[in-house]
Amino acid sequence: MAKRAGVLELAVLGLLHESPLHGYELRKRLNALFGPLRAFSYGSLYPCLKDLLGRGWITEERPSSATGSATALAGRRSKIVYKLTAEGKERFQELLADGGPRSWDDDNFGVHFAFFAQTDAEVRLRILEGRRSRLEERLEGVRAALARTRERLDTYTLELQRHGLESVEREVRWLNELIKTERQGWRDRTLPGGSGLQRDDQEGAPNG
Amino acid sequence: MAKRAGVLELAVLGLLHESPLHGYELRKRLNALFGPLRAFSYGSLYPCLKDLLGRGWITEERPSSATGSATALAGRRSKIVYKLTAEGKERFQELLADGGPRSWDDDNFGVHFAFFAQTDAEVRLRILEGRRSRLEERLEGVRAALARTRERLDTYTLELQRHGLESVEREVRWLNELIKTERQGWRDRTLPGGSGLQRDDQEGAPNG
DNA sequence: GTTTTCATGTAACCCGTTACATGATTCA
DNA sequence: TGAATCATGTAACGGGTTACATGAAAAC
Repeated sequence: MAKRAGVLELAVLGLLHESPLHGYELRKRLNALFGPLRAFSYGSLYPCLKDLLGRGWITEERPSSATGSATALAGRRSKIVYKLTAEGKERFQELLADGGPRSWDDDNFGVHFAFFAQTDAEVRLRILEGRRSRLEERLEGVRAALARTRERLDTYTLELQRHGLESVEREVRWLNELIKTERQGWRDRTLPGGSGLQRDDQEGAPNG
Repeated sequence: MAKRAGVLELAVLGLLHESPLHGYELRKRLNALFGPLRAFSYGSLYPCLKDLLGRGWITEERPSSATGSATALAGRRSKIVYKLTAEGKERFQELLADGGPRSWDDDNFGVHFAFFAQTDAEVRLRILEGRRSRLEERLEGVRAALARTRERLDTYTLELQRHGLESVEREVRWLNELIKTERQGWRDRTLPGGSGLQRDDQEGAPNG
């Protein structure tokens, strides 16, 4: 029926990994999480849920079938609550680590990054570095093209190029910082007496 | 057959507005121009050209049909050179000015901006301001969502939000500068003795 | 009691990509 | 002579969006 290997699948799996949710709420969180990057619509969300259900990555719980009669927790309509299965969790980790081709695309990277708290440190580093080198390639290409064609460009086109370049350069610097921090965290953990001083006090409150 | 009201149509029309080109070269310029933003493939370019041809926005010139036998200007294979027609020019201006719905999308805005040199000053200003207010809406939404959910966000998610916000804020500042410059240019031109001194020499980074 | 918000869903379309197929021309 | 580049093109798919249809609960 559908391949559904897109960004949305990963995003849904990731959100359900944190807690069970129904579609409407799911979409709100999706758009809160990826607000500046992109937005998803119901037209893609519901079919995606259906698909994930068919594959066994998630289960649905309709109020009438399981709860019987008491509508204690569901005040509203027939909210359908989706929950990640064990297989779904596996799939989630798989998607996080692998990413497939074009894993360093803007969208893909954003979604991966959003779930870094659930990602292995190794994979995090690989993704950050992959993204960075992809951006650096882009920079080189753009710079070369710019050098070749600078003369025949008007003010606006030039300004667009300049702003574009600057944006990418800025993201590279951001990545550099992140990578440094990430490596720092590694070193702390790898050292004989390392007690994770650098990054675990804030992060996700692992166990206290 | 196809609607082809997308970004590509405008981009092709815009490049052909400057000079006639054949497909291969066209694609190279396209990707040089929108390098940091996006890339186009032949799989979309050639069908697009075919479509534009069918509508009469452009004409094609195949070496055998017009040039007869002499391959003087075309050293290579049967390069097909496309040229904008009068109707094509009209359509181009129409697309530039109107933009249709979702005219302030990232992609759409980028392409419009790239052809600002061919755009009326009024339209330029409208597009810049439209883009800005769209971004400001986005900022508000994200900030609100962030305020609501800050507590349950992990370090990475928070960092993603922060970086996203900062990027958008940065673009707003950029737009502010452009709008200011644009208005300045207007004033110069509208004033009795205005000689367009302000904007055609350098424009980039007047003082900071 | 009507409007708003919550909630689920589908069909048609959109704009583009991937992968493939083909062949001429230049360069080593 | 064979590889790289230039050059044109098509079929199948992809991952979404828009617009629509429906209906229950809450707020006014």
